[in-house]
Amino acid sequence: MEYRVKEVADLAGVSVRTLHHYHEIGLLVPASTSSSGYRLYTEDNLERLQQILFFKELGFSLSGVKEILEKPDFDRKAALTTHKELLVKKRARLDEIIETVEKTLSSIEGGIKMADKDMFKGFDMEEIERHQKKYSEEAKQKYGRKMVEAVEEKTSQYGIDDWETINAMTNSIYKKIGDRMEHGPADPAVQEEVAKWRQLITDHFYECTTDIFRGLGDLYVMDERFTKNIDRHKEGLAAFLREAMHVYCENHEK
Amino acid sequence: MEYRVKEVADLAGVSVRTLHHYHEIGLLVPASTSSSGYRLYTEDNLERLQQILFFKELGFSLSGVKEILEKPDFDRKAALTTHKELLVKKRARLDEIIETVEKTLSSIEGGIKMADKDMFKGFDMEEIERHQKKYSEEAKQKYGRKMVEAVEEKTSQYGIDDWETINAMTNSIYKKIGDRMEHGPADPAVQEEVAKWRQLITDHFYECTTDIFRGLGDLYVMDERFTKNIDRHKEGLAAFLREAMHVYCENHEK
DNA sequence: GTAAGCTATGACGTTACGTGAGGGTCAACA
DNA sequence: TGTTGACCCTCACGTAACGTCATAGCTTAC
Repeated sequence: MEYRVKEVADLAGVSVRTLHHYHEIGLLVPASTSSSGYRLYTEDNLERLQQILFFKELGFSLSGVKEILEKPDFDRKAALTTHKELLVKKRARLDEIIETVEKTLSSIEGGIKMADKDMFKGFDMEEIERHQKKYSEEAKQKYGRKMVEAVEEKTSQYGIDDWETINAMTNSIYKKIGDRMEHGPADPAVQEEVAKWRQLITDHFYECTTDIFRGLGDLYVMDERFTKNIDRHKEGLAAFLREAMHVYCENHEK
Repeated sequence: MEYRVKEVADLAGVSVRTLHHYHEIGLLVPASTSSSGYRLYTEDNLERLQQILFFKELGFSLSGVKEILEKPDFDRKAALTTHKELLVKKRARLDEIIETVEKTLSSIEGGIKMADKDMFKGFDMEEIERHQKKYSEEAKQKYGRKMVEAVEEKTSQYGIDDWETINAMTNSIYKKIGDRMEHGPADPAVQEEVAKWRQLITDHFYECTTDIFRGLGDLYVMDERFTKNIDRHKEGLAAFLREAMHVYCENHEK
């Protein structure tokens, strides 16, 4: 019994073009050809295709598959062994990447800038290190040294659930403040939320002195990454929040 | 402060060509150009490059990265969310593939053909199903119905350690028999190992009647996948084993 | 005999760069 | 001042694994 391209394609779940391609590169040559030039595949061809798809699915390149199928089991074993190590590494990296994505998501939602360290997890650290250092110093000037270090230390422990809790609280505070913007930054309800905000930072990130808190307020206006994010809740919220935080600091310094 | 291509490349750990490419496609356009046509990058360019590498590392295509960087945080979030799902699926598939590779390795070592089911874990089952059925029927004719089903059921429970134990035992038996080939298939020491072999099959795969055992011996000679594998231990072992198994069956049938 | 559905062979498109080729630029060193 | 050597530029083709037409012949059922 012989099969033509489309039949084989449907049987194996690949495209006709793929079979043409495999023929072109000599990976799967049909057993015979009809008088009119049609490719005719046999059961043996199907079996080989099966094998090809198997190794391909394991992530081997077509040339790799070709080699493997040409060589005895002994070489297959070596190929599979080294390949397995590759796969395991790949998975480890995937795990880190997924974690990073999750944190990035959380940080976007909460308007909290993720620690630089996390931003580069899974990257080629050696190559990137020099720039990283520079960036780090810049951050230190802007945000204050204590903050960066403390955040790095604390947040490294957090899991997804922690981030989600923090986000929920942050969002709640932003919303309440946004809803009372017309009452001005000194509004008691606003000031109450601002106090909660400072507490949240102290609890989850670093000890937030009034000096730092004031600087943080400035940051919300000066750094567009923050501004954009905060203003997503309500237009002008970042600027308003900054005023409210300054008012708060005035009242809480002895 | 401005940087030239090589500096940026070294800083970020990418190739000069990559920067050229990013320029070509408008993903990272240097802030200015020197009189002699040199690309001049600024700190801002570096920061953007950082972002590009970040999203690229998360598996986005360059056009995807471009979109993300052009749109506000809101879209970033959506993109990341759907992307995360992709990554999780990818990891799940990787897990299955790794498992399959491990089993394939074990089966190669032991010369034991892995259950078809495992061979196709992680594949596009629907597309492949029809052929699979055909293959399965063929197998049933050859190996006997009971055997296929029993193997499928039992081996599905095995972990890596189990396979390794089985392999170790198999190898030991093959080696001992191989070492006594010159004494002929009826040699008592050979027959002792053959008995162990039958016991191993009964213990780990299916109840191995003398009929099946004899058929299995034939299979070792008729199916080159087995022949090749067994002869790797010693040239002609497959054929010798078949004889020894037949002798054994003669003596153990009432 | 004709239309639907399949087949064939080009051949260019895609992604993210790698890898020269051929030829200017810049800074230091003799 | 000339000359290295390290760096820069712009083509432009190569890679992997096919996708996607375009153009044209084959098969088969009605």
